[in-house]
Amino acid sequence: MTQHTLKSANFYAADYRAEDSVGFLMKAVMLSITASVNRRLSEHGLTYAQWGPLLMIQQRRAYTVAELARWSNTDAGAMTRLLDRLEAKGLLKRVRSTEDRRVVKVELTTAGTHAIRDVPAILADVLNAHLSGFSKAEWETMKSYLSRMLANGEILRAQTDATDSAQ
Amino acid sequence: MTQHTLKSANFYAADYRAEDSVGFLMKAVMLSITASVNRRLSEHGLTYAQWGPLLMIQQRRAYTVAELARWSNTDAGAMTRLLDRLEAKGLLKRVRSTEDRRVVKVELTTAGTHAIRDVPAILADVLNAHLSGFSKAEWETMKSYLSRMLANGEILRAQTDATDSAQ
DNA sequence: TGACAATAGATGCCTAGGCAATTACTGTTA
DNA sequence: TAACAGTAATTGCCTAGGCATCTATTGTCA
Repeated sequence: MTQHTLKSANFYAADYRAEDSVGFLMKAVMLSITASVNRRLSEHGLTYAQWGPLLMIQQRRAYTVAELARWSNTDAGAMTRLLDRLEAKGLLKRVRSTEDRRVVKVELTTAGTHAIRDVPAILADVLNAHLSGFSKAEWETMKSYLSRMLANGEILRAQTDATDSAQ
Repeated sequence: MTQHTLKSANFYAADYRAEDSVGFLMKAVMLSITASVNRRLSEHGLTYAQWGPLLMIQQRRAYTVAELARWSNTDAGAMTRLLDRLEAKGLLKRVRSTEDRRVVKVELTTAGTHAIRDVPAILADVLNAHLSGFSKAEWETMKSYLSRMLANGEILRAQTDATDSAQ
């Protein structure tokens, strides 16, 4: 079998200070971004977790609970309940599919279309503000670093899965 | 009054694809890190949210609910309940301070000391794995980018606060 | 066709965070 | 010292995610 295996970096040992790590910094940056976005979305009656599904539906890029859950990196159970809340607010409605009666298609209501309208601009604003002073090259470098970390994470989890199932 | 105001970057506009943004990538990386850490911590009966407070207490760098909440970037209410769960598992105990009877001092039990023992090594492992292939210079660059984004976020929230209270 | 595996969605039980009270205590000031 | 503002911790009510389980439905294959 072909098994990608990367040699880990050696930047951290058991005596490092957690608050100096990339993980700690990254969590703080994400908290800053979500806090800023949440504050501006609350005027529109939305939360950080809710903009993704609404936007995907509006852009006609996802229709079902499973697709929305996959895009949001969460599971179907959490997505079901998130859609419950959006439906209770009258922003969307569920329609049982006729071709496959297991799947539920989700559609925006007029209120939902209205609620999502300004969201992309808000997200762009907050991201741009957090990137003040960055050159285009630095921004690209940042994204490449994050992509590499993401790929490393997938390899790590694949290895862990293999180890778990081997015993 | 002196008010830091930075010109925002111009990388994102209302028509960008969310999944190509630094925010989306960063959230995915954080999910990868927390998922890996959680998986390994679960063998020790701990969760990602719980290692921080336990470690701070063990290293004698925080003693009270307020201090632990500040370090964890959360509020005292959430921390109270998190400590409830740790206390229920027998990993720590609360002692009402005698100097100031408002404050509660938190101490590890023997079980708590044992539970936290391997955690720093696990965190270091997971971070190092996610940084496979990074040079020391790239790692330093990454941390400097994150620090700059964090500083930008603080300026942004300071500005928003000022605007909010001005109307 | 009838059994069976796979899939979509929903639900229950858990941890967890944000925000707004509320309670207990402390320090300050009239 | 009595009133008052500020602080520490807790609690209630909300959103939210992870995991296991359940139900309904579909496609497959003996």
